[in-house]
Amino acid sequence: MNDQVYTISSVERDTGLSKDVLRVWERRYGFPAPQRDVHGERIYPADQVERLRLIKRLMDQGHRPGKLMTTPSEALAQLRPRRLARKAEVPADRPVEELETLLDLIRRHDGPAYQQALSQRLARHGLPSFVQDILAPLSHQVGVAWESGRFAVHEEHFFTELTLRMLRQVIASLPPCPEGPRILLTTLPDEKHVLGLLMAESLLTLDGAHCIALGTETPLSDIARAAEIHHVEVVALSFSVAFPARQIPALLRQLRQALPACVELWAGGEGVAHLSRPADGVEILATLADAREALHALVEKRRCAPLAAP
Amino acid sequence: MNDQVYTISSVERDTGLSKDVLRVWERRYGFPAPQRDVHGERIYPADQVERLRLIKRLMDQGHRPGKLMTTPSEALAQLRPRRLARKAEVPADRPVEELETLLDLIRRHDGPAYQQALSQRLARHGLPSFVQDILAPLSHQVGVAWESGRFAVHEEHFFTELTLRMLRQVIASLPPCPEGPRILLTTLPDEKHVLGLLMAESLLTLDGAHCIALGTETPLSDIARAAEIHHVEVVALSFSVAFPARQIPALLRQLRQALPACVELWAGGEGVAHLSRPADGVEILATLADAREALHALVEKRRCAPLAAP
DNA sequence: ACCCCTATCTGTCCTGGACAAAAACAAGAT
DNA sequence: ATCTTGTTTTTGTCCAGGACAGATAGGGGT
Repeated sequence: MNDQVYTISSVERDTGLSKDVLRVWERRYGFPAPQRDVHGERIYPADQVERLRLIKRLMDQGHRPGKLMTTPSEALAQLRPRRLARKAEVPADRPVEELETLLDLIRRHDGPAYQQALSQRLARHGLPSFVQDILAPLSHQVGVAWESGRFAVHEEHFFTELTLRMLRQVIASLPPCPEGPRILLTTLPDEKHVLGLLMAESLLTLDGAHCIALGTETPLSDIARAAEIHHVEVVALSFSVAFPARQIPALLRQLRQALPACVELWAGGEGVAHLSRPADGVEILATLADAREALHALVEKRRCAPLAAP
Repeated sequence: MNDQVYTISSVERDTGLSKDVLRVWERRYGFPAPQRDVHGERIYPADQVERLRLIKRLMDQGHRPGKLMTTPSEALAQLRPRRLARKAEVPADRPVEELETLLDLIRRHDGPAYQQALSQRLARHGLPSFVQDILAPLSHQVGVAWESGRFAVHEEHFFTELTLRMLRQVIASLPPCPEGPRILLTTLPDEKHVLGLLMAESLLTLDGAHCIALGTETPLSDIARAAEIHHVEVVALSFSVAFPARQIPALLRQLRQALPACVELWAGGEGVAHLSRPADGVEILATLADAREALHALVEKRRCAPLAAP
């Protein structure tokens, strides 16, 4: 049935490996080894694409391509994540049990039950604890499950979509704070994950901020323009673990430069939590609690120096 | 202030023009004409990137690159859209007036007022008319405004985010139909626009379907797997005008092949409305009304032949 | 007006070379 | 043991310039 074949551009799309990488791997390691069509163009059979996907996943977990290429497929499936030791894994005293219940509902693809379970927990814990102690670790767990191949892409999408809806619902029901500090929330291009941003938005709104959400993947220059037009005091970005960490410092520096000095720049999410060198003029918020704290500090500061001359 | 410079990969990201295209244009037309860094790599100054953005926009409107390259920048700004004549431009009897009001609120970046205006119109017209006669033409207009450069990216994001939230709100408030036909909704990779899909979801849910939403950019193979797991009867995709039309037939054929024959495949959105050759086994739904009709046809068919053996 | 044919235009793919940033490794110091 | 520092290997990205197929425009005939 599945003798589907792929062109190099569809492989690029499906695996996230650039054409350059696909060609240079072929040259260096002898894999992938696509056939050629009448025109000499590469034709990748489905099983090689599958193997490439697997290799990509393992690389994201810290493995090196050179080793992976020479490893037989059966052995690849056995490999475990090989991360740089995370020092501050969440203590996870209470959650584990509770998280499993929720994860199970996702695994069973039972949307309605999952949504109901979320509402129940929201009512029980209250918003701050619900977001910080349930949703945040939950989405972390989903990330872990996805990394280790226990979750497929569509299951992650399913989870994201349902969670997102319930969060949006919650945010809409919060009283608006037109007078609070104005915060612009978005992500940079190539960062599609919006869940972290929405969690932050719900907490910040609850704590009295006036949030302006632009969704995901706003170009740098547009963030700067929007910050000006909306008269925000803060631009808050979110980076997931999946975002290429190397690029973050340069991007933040670039944005910082494009932004008026009076506008604060906050960067949060798992992607920045373990960042080595801190950037000048950028607030790194490793956790949601840090974000709330930053907001309180801002409010405090504003109270002391109410109005700067324009 | 803005003597920012760009590498070829950041230009690719910011303009959507591939590295190959940027290099071949330089070779053929002499533009862009980037400087080189110490290592011989291309360095694009900000003004050239700006011009590239403009050229890209004009190309999307039907202009040809060869002409554009030799046109001075001042003349470029004057060019009007040069589309293949759209036959069926929306009649636009009532809306124009009403749409302008909404567009104006976006232009003024007044989120709260815009949301309120939407709610008001929803209450007045009822959901079906609200979505089909207000939201659909409105988002079309936003697309037009964006094409002609009257809307910036961040304004489009702002509009999308607000509209999306209100639609999600509406959908959540509809009674679920666990017994209705199960429909999987998503978009293909590279299609980030989700608004059309959400409009469809709201109408289909209202008409008794049980919708399973996966958000945007689900890989083909995951759509197939998800369709199976969720036992859906229909997979519905949405294509915006921005989606590269050439690829659509091949993609639909590929997905059709990966899907069980008993699962229907629907494709809707402005991107497929003007598609030339119809694909085998794929339902092309040019408008939201067509989508509703397709659902009714499905329900009818199901009533006649209630249960196929599994 | 329409259709068909030809010439031009244009994006994508190819090869094979080069190099710097990152990672791994090795050696020595605290 | 743990932390610096220097060296080697690995690996992604960039470059040049050639080739070609599919799209588009232009022209001529019906």
